[in-house]
Amino acid sequence: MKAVAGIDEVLGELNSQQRSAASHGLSPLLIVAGAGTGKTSTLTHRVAYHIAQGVDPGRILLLTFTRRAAAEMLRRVDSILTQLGKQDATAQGRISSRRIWGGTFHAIGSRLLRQCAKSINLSPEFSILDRSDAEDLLNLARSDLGFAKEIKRFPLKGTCLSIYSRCVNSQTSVEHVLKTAYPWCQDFETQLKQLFKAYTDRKEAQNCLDYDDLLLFWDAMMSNEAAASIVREKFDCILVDEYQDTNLLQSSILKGLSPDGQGVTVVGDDAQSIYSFRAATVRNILDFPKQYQGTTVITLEENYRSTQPILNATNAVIALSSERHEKNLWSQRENGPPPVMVDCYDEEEQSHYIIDRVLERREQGVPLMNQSVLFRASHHSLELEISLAERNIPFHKYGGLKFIEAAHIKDLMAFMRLAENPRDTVATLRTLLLIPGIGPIRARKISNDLIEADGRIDVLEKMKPPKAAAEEWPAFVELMKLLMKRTGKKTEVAEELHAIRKFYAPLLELKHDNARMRLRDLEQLEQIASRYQDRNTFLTQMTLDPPSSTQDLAGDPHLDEDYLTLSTIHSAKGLEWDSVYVLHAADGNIPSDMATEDESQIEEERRLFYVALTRAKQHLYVMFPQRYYFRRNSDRHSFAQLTRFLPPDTLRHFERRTAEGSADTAESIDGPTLDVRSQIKSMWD
DNA sequence: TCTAGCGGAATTTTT
DNA sequence: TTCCGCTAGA
Repeated sequence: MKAVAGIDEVLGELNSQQRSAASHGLSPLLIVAGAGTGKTSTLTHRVAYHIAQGVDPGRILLLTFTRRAAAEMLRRVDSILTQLGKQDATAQGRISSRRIWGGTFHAIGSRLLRQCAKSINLSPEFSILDRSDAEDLLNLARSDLGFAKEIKRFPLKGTCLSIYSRCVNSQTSVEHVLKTAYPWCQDFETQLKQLFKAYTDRKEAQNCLDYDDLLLFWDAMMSNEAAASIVREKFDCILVDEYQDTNLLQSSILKGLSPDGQGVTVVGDDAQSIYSFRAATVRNILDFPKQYQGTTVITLEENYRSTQPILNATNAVIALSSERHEKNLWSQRENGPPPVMVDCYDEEEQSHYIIDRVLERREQGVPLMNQSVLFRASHHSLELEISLAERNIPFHKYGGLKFIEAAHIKDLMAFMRLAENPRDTVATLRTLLLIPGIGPIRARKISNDLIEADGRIDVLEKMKPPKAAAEEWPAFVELMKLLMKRTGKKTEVAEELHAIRKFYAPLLELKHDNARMRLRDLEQLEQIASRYQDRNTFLTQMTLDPPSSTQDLAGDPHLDEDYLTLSTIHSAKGLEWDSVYVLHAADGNIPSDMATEDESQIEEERRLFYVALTRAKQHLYVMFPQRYYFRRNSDRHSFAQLTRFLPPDTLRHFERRTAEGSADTAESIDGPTLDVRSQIKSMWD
């Protein structure tokens, strides 16, 4: 057995700044950590340090941005604790880090709210609405208020929810949000306020919380003295990762958790803030020392991730940011190939070039696991995905449309939600509308009857179904009876899902033509459900921490298999790979043409590009396809323009290559070229 | 009261 | 190209 190390020995693995951060006392601490400076390592050592100092792990709160990040950190805390001899390496011994409260703000919020619900007059069995559920509910309210029939077109449900969400998360008025972010909706201020009020009432009546409510109620709980002291009592140390991407509501929650900042550590990098669309504000991290008296600030500047040539390039990219970031990252790893900017003939050649390099690198001993392809928007990788499939290269895709958001999965979950909470109108309507012969009007009536009867199932039994629904109805009633009768068996959740699937499968085949694939998805969902013993936990988990990649659903058998990572830049935050390929470095994609309206949006896109580039340790490729076709298999195309974030002076830090087979390309892009989108639009002139 | 079909609009990033 | 909302016919 390995000798037990002391805490000093363990901290000895860190450099001096990291060490002083990790072993800092309990006064408020801000760690400003540039990309690749060992932020995660510092944070995990700090957690271990607290435990070594005698802090009870169950009294440590670790707030991260994704569940993936939380799991990774807890795993690393575990291994440090094992070194320290604080626990056995056996599974049973791993109790220390298990007891740490780790997760996203939303997940922790949900957990605390369920525990302390009574104190703020909330029923602890609340259901959680995901984005599309929230949109649906908002839509119900909207049509009941008659706004759908306005003379001028009322904003779409998705837009309404975005406005609502922004008000909540930035803690500002509807008026202000409309003026600054949604000027074209300003005419509807009165109606929107009315709508948000109705939406809020409905959520209350239905015992549902949306994502924003998890934070809002948590924050409200912290301003209620009695409830707040219960929550405060729970924690001695609070650590927040990626603090640059938190919003005002989240910083207010943090303040509530520890008003004087005792035991608080926040980590972040203002150069990597990329979530302003979610009302995140860099001010949180910049103003932290003002918020908390006696804050110690420690800056980490030595980069352990990338080679110096890559850092030179990424430093040059971020140096052009108008809000100057005073960090200059440096590395002791002087040597390495320069980053490469690749001109490609078109998107297809981009895919081929990447696949060739990926395989080449694998031949050199870099497994697919250590390589990744990054892009701005989820659909940017579609072409590549087809090519990868053709060449039998396994990959996992992160970001973009989640599996759990697919219509057939949502359908299945709706049955469970209805059984769990009959007041959940969105779920009830969704379920009822699946049955042929039942339309919106009858569905609403049934839903109302059900609520009036306090969820008793005999309402359904006594009901006389319309002719068209006569065949399905009895089976449906039987199913609901089964779901509402809890047996408390271990396999209950999976069994319930199985029963739903049996009822739903024929309906699915009627509705969709690609039913086969969808049915497979449902089987996978059943697999996942078998890991849960409690239905509400299952529903909550699937809403707050859905499987992040499609392939995650396949479960364990594939874990040891080597695969390539495809990820949106947003989902790649905090991660690193030996080789990184950045797709579509063309203006219109990076920056996205959805985000070029004002200076601050463009700056955020620049930081996004910076985040993408700084994921690379050894090899960095920036891909630039020069032609975009209007239609598949068509010769009509337009020329793209290289991303504005790589002006000639910055480009000096890159080696410029032309992908094979595109002989005449390098020169042809120097002349004036048109933006892709405006060309496509001009087609209709 | 349901549903199919038509025309117009929008189209990112995530908890 | 897909998605949303409305209308008209069953």
